[in-house]
Amino acid sequence: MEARVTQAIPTPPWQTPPKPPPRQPLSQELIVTTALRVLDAEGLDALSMRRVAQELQTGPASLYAHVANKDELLDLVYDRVLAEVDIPEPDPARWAEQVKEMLRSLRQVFRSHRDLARVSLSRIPLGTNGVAGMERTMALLRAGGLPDDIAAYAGDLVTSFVTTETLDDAFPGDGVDTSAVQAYVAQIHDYLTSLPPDRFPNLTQMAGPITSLDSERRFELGMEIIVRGLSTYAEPA
Amino acid sequence: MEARVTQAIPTPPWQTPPKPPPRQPLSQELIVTTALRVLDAEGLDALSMRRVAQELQTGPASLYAHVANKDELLDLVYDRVLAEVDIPEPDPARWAEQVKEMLRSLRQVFRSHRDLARVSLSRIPLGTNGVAGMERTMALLRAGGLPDDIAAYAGDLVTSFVTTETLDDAFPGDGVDTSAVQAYVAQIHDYLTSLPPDRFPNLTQMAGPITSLDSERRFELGMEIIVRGLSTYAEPA
DNA sequence: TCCACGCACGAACACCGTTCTAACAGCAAA
DNA sequence: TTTGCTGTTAGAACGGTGTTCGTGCGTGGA
Repeated sequence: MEARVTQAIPTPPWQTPPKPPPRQPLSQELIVTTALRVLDAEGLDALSMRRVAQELQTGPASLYAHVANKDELLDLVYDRVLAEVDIPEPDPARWAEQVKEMLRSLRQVFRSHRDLARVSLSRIPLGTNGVAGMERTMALLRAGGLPDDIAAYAGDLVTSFVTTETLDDAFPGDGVDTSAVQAYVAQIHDYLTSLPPDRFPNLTQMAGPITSLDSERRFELGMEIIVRGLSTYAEPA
Repeated sequence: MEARVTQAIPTPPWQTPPKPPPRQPLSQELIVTTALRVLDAEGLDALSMRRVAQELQTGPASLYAHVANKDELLDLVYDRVLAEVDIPEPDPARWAEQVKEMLRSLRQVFRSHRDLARVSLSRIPLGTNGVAGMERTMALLRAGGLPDDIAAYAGDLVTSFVTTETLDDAFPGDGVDTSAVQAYVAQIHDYLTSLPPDRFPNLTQMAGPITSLDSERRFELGMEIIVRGLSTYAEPA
């Protein structure tokens, strides 16, 4: 018994200290996974190289052996998440609805990872999952009879749409103060109605419609507008 | 003559030193103007409170007497610039073309101030010029027969469109390396064509259309798609 | 066995936004 | 004219950031 107790006191300096705990060795995989976990839990502003390193119980310099810089890390995180997007197998009869299904899936992925829309901004998804998604997207858009140049641009247009429309959407489950948002919207509404009606006839009249659209209906409406616009370019099969 | 020379040597310490050079006193106006100048010349990444203070030959702390924080400063810069946007007086007969004119003007303003699109991201323009522009925008959209709720959302949709479409547009006159951009696009083109055609039939076939659209035509095409989509919601006057 | 190479990582660099604090200016009241 | 106050100025500092440097260690190959 007594002998066992001595194991708990610090090893004397003349002995070689015990190995550090056999942690999982660093790898790009592990770093990306950790970064994504931090992003989900604490958002983009909290996602620093130091924070990721801390989570892995190491220093920030250690990450740079596996990742060129923060920008590349975000590229990897973004591509990792793109695997979750669901893009339907084209069925020309249901083209418009399928495009919407794809966009809804993209939106849901963006919303389920905090601040992911911000990450995706001005980032061209050229990772494995990115190009795979692009391939399926092109297949889907072309199935509706869109000419190649229109389909090529439409891919960018719709993903940009989802990104901007998701930008300030709050994390759904997370403790985001929805009443604070409502108060802010109400404040804008009051401000608009308080403007002098002679100089701002439209804003004062439209204060209601401007402030009443919730994120869900904005998204559905935006999709419908874009899909209608796109379908005017469809050529008969 | 000799007496004049003594004016150039340092004043002795027992005299009260001459007034500091009668610099223009700080003001919010001046700070915003300076920040915009720095933004235009060096971009958003170089725009720090320290940089603005340096430009005004003072310390960063001095700015906080006139501006709450950097975010508010950017709000003010954004609103300042919005004054340059040209929104036509509604003429229902030319509705579609007028909407495009407005968007082209907005795009030109975004492109003529470096990184302004980035500044405008997730910023609701509620300054003086912002609401004035919103009023005119609503007038224009409604003139095309859009119902109020559609017009209200359409305002957001089109400005978001211009923002994202301008995001990575380089400063036109500035020394941005256009050949580097062309090389990057060519690299993407080569990459797409190098993909295995059996697994990526669409991307390999569409490598051309995907990489050939320049910013100008992208913008015109995107506008046309959205305007066509919007016009399906127009009600007869 | 020895060496070399890649990874780990503490320390440091040059920034950032913001706040604390003290000195100072202009100005209203006495 | 003097006093006292209020709001501006600004140096220094705090706590953070991304990234690099240099050192050391552990392990696989010669």
